[in-house]
Amino acid sequence: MSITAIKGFNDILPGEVEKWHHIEAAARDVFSRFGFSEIRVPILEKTDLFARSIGDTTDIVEKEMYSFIDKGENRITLRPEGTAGVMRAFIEHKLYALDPLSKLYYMGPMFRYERPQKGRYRQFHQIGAEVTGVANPKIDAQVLTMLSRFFTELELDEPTLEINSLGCPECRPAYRETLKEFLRLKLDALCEDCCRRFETNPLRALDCKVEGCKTATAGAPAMLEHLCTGCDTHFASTREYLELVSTRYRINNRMVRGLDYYTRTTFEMVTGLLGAQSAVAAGGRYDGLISDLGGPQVTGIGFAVGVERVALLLDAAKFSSSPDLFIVALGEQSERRAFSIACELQARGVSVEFDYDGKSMKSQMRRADKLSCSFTLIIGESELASGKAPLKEMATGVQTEVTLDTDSIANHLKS
RNA sequence: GUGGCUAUGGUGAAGUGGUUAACACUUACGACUGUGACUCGUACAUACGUGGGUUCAAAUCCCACUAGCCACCCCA
Repeated sequence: MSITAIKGFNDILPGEVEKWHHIEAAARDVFSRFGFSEIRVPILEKTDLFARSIGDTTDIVEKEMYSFIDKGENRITLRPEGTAGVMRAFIEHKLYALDPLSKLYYMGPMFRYERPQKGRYRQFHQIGAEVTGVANPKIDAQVLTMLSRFFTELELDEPTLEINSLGCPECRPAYRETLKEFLRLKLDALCEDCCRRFETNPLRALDCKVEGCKTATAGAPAMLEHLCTGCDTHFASTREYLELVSTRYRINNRMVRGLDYYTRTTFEMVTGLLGAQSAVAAGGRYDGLISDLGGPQVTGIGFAVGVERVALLLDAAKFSSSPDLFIVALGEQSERRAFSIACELQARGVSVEFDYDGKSMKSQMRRADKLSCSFTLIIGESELASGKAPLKEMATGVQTEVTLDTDSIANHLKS
């Protein structure tokens, strides 16, 4: 067996990439309409950045990071998500000094050492967007609307938006205790994992898929009912703005987050079409993150879209493109002529194919058909002599005589 | 890290102990010597993931390993 790719690392082959181009183009198009600029940050960062931002005790940091020591004995990590790096850059370059309000987006590979399964890979790709410096819930609603817009531009109506509020350092600790009080009485009904997480992350029990846990937590107190006044009005206002522009959403008061930095608004775009992986995009507000990382006291909100997961929802067949013209050439002189005509047409924006190996006319026609070329131009001895050649429209079989110069060929292709 | 399933050519796949590994697609060439798509013909696995074992005989049974997939955990 020859060398294969690393487990969980995939090649994106021709036929599949077109889908990716489409997704990326839709993101660029939509995000820029909402005033976002692209930012490109490194794939490797110091390990501490992720440990501090994502949270020391999260699964990502505890067991999923690709971390190693480089030759200078620096502890570095292949980024498991995008927000930390973007915020590091925001702080490092003091972008806030220029304008505390920034709207940034990024796209690229992320790495997590997990067992691969459907819609989950060790190298995967995210398209993300981050806003800093706006505390007003208008931005929550706008970011959510932009995310919804992105999916509708892709003609995907399946993923639905779910939102929740996780409160803030003011109200979450109290709620956490209230919830623990409730769960304490149900401990024997909860699954092993939930019991284990009782101290570290009791909120997770609300999102557990085990039947016993679902029934046991059915009447559990909800975060939404324990928000402080500030968080409560923030959430209400977010909803109001969403409704103002008819952005469809559903409240899911059991949604929790795997990263520590989230506060207040959190959300996911969920689908039932991807097996165990229901989230195709997720995000939330992170009001404390930037200052935690040594930056100024500015708020943030953002999301990340799982590109593989979106790609899984899209039909690959729809995005292939085919050449405008195939030039069939018979004989050496014709081949030379075909070569230069092709080159000239390519220079003016026409996509042209021709045969490289002096194959038979039948072979060349077959190839033209296989590549779904719109037109075929046939050049042989007599065409060279007369300066005119048949141009065949493949779909209809209709053939017209054209003069053998790029202008007239190009003109005929347009019609 | 744990569990389940699977492993035959470029692809999808038949074949569950016995001489030539079915079929379809793809690819190449040809029938139509200068016109594709339809049709027809021809060609294409030093042999069945790897290593061992059982047997007179294994792609077919057993064991181990590896890989892939799906699921748990967690997440995009």
